[in-house]
Amino acid sequence: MPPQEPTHDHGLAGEDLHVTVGRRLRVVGMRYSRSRRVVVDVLATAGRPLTLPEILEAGRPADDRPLAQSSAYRNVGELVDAAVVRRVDSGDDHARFELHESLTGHHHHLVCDGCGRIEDFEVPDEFEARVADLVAAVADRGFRVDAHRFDMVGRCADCA
Amino acid sequence: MPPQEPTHDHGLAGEDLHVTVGRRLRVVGMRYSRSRRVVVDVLATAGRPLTLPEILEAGRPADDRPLAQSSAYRNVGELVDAAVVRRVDSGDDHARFELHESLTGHHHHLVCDGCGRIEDFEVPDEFEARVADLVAAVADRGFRVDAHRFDMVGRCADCA
DNA sequence: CTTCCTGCAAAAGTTTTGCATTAAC
DNA sequence: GTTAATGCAAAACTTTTGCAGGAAG
Repeated sequence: MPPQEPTHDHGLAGEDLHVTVGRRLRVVGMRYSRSRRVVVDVLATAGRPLTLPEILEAGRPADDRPLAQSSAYRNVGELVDAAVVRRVDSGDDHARFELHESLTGHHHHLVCDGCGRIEDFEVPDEFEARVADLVAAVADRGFRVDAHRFDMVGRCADCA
Repeated sequence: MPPQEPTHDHGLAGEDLHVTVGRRLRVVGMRYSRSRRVVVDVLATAGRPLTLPEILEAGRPADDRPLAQSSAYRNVGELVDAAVVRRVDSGDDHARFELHESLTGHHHHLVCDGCGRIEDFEVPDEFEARVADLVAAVADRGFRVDAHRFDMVGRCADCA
């Protein structure tokens, strides 16, 4: 992947993001604490799914105090439950996390087998319409689809 | 998911499978040992992606001696490298493993958020043709696609 | 103020590794 | 016979948890 745009253009920017997240947390009785704000900031800035060690690393200079590891694990888990963060599986060792699609817009992933990096990409509406057809088809089999994942796995430009 | 067909109909059956796997391993200088055979048998019989604990559990009565945990981990890793096994991410805690698509045929997954089970499903050729279009599109961005994943996530009939 | 969240440190899991023995070929 | 694979047990990691002190609302 050539260095792409810093972040999604379908997503909420800067302060709006925090307002939205804050509201969403309040609704479920959670506080928007400093460390949760750091996690959200780090993920928004990265614009791609990060592993927990990456979040910790990126969160260090983001504020005076470093992010405690246990808090990061706890925060990420709670933010996933609150539909602020989404877990993305990378195929390698670590799970990765990104902002929830309700905040960034629906997208898919290019997963590099070489370096493990994941980049976002969007597909034509026409393709999503085909996916909707499939969702209807499996509903007939008794399976209720809540979400779908479509990832392309291969080699990015750097690892080719 | 209603109890579906026991296994893939596009895949190699019984002895053919072992012959093919044995040949594939020999080519890369690996032996087709008892425990590797058990792992392949377990995955072929399950017909759906299994976690490592599930493989160990299923492999126990499969032969006189139980599968050692360290061997199972090593075997699965080596079989992945040899393109006999494929890793599938389930979204929950454990990674899952299934036979490589070159042995079972190309397919996609229905992932149940409730029980974590993954079932296979196949999509129309027409859909795969659309995927091929997308592969071509990202190739223009410098990303070489080797494989794709398309999973539907939701609730199976039992967990609805 | 009250309740939730943090940070530490310990516990619980999971996966990997070293090495003598066993089994493939 | 050679050489790779196994099995055990220990080590290395990752993730979770309990709890006293601190911060959010």
